[in-house]
Amino acid sequence: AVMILRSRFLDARRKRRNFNKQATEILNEYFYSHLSNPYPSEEAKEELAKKCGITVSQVSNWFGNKRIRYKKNIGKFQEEANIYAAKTAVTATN
Amino acid sequence: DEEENTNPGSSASSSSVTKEGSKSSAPRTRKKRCPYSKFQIRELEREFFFNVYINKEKRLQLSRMLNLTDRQVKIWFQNRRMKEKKLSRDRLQYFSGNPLL
DNA sequence: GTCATTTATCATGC
DNA sequence: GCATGATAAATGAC
Repeated sequence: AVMILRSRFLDARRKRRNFNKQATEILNEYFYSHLSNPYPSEEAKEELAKKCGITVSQVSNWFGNKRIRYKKNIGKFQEEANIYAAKTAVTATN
Repeated sequence: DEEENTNPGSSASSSSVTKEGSKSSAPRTRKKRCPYSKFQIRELEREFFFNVYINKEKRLQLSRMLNLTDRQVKIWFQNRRMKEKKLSRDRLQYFSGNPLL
C-alpha cells in the first residue's frame, strides 16, 4: 500500500496543474514590484508560498520561469507589467 | 529506443581547445543542455544506487563507458544528490498534513 | 562538497 | 498551438 502511494506520488511530480488566479496575482505583484531585483529571499519565498497556498519549491520554480521568460521577450510582458505597475502605484498612494 | 548521444566534441580527440588559442580567455559560451540517453541514465542510476558519492576511479571508468566527460559525470552526481534531497523533502510534506500552515 | 540559478526540454492544460 | 509548471544539464558562488 505504501509502495503504491509512493509510486503514485513520484509519478504525480510532473502532473502539472495551473495555479489559481489569486496565487498568480500575488506572484506577479511581487515580481513586477521588484523588477530590478526579482530574487525573493528565503523568508519572502516562504511568505509567498503561504499566501499562495503552494510550496516554496513551487515559488522558486515560478520565479525561475518568470525571470527567463520575461528576459527572453520583454515586449510580450509589457502589458502585464503596466497592469501590475499601476496596481502597486495605487496601493502606494493609499 | 536507445538513440546514442551525439555529443558535440565528446568523441573528438582534437577540438577540445578553447577557441582562439591566443590570449583571449574568451567568455566561453555556456554548453548547451544535452539530455542524456536512457542507457546513460540507467548506468548512472545504477552506480548512484551503490554509492551516492562516486570516487574518481569509477568516475573516469563510467565517463568512458557512457561517452561523457569526467566533469559531466561529476555534475550529474551532484544534481542527483540534490534531487534525492528534494524528493525526501517532498515526501515528508506529502505525508504530513500540516507542513507550513 | 552544497545549493541557488540559468537554460533548454519535457509534459500537461486549455 | 502556445502558456505554464516541473524537471534535467550546466554554471557559479561559497
